Amino acid sequence: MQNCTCFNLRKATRAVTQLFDEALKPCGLFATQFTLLAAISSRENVAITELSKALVMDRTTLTRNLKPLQKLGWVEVLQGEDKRTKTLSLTRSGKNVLKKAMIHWKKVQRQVVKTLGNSNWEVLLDNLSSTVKKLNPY
Amino acid sequence: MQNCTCFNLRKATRAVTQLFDEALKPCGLFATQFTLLAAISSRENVAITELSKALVMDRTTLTRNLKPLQKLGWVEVLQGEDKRTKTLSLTRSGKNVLKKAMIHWKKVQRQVVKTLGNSNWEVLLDNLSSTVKKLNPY
DNA sequence: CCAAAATACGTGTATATGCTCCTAAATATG
DNA sequence: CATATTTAGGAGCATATACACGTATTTTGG
Repeated sequence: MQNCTCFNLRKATRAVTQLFDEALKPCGLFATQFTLLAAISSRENVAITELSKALVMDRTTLTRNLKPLQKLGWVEVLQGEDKRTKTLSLTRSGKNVLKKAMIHWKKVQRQVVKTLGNSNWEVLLDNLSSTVKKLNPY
Repeated sequence: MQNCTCFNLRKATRAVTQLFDEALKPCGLFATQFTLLAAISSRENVAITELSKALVMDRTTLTRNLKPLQKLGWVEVLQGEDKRTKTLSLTRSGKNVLKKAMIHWKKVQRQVVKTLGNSNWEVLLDNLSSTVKKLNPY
């Protein structure tokens, strides 16, 4: 099964995630959490389901992943105008953490791009994006 | 952060894993479990740490992922000659499940390759492999 | 306007992932 | 040969992921 698409993706994801987790450790957050902070930052007051669709992530997964960020006081979850929804926004503290994390993220991202080679990296990202587009109906 | 390597990998992995999970559902196993059965099948009596390194997976993660497979009677875990180690092998039942799952795997794998386009897929797999090689010291 | 359908969300359950700390066995070192 | 070090593995803890089922709110259809 050396050529299983799923296996190879998951394996590469493990390797890369460990690198990003390690790089973000000084900021006290995981790669996934950094992603969430950044995603919320660029879409203040987004609803949970809406964000989960953008991230190609199950709604309940997002809800649970938000939990530690709420506990740390980085993300605020409020009832939306539509009372069925909950809207997400960063606290001042959350914005500060994101700002600091961004520095470390840039560093590890640059390192990865350099290690893979710029053109390889570009092709990889293109392929990942198009994979998501083609496989994810939303 | 639209261009974050980690985010894009994880996102694509979620999309692809859901597809493979769905395809393997009739066999009662998840994509990850299929991978483990196949990996053990091709390396009978491999030790836990050795397999974990090959899969670029934390040793403790592998141990835990084996648990449901043991419970279902598909994988046997025995003490190795070196009494520190535990060796892994498929039971008869495990081999049967793998055989059936392989049919479904081939189908979904073909579908993904077709959807992405054969040459895109090949480039993607190459890039994933080389990413792992370059980032994983082992 | 009211009942049915659709939408947004949470909880329970289960697997997936990795770090830290601990124990047991094998190996290296003096 | 005895002890120190290395190696293999487990358990506790925390996050990541998604499905099934249930509840509340909004929208739709008559």
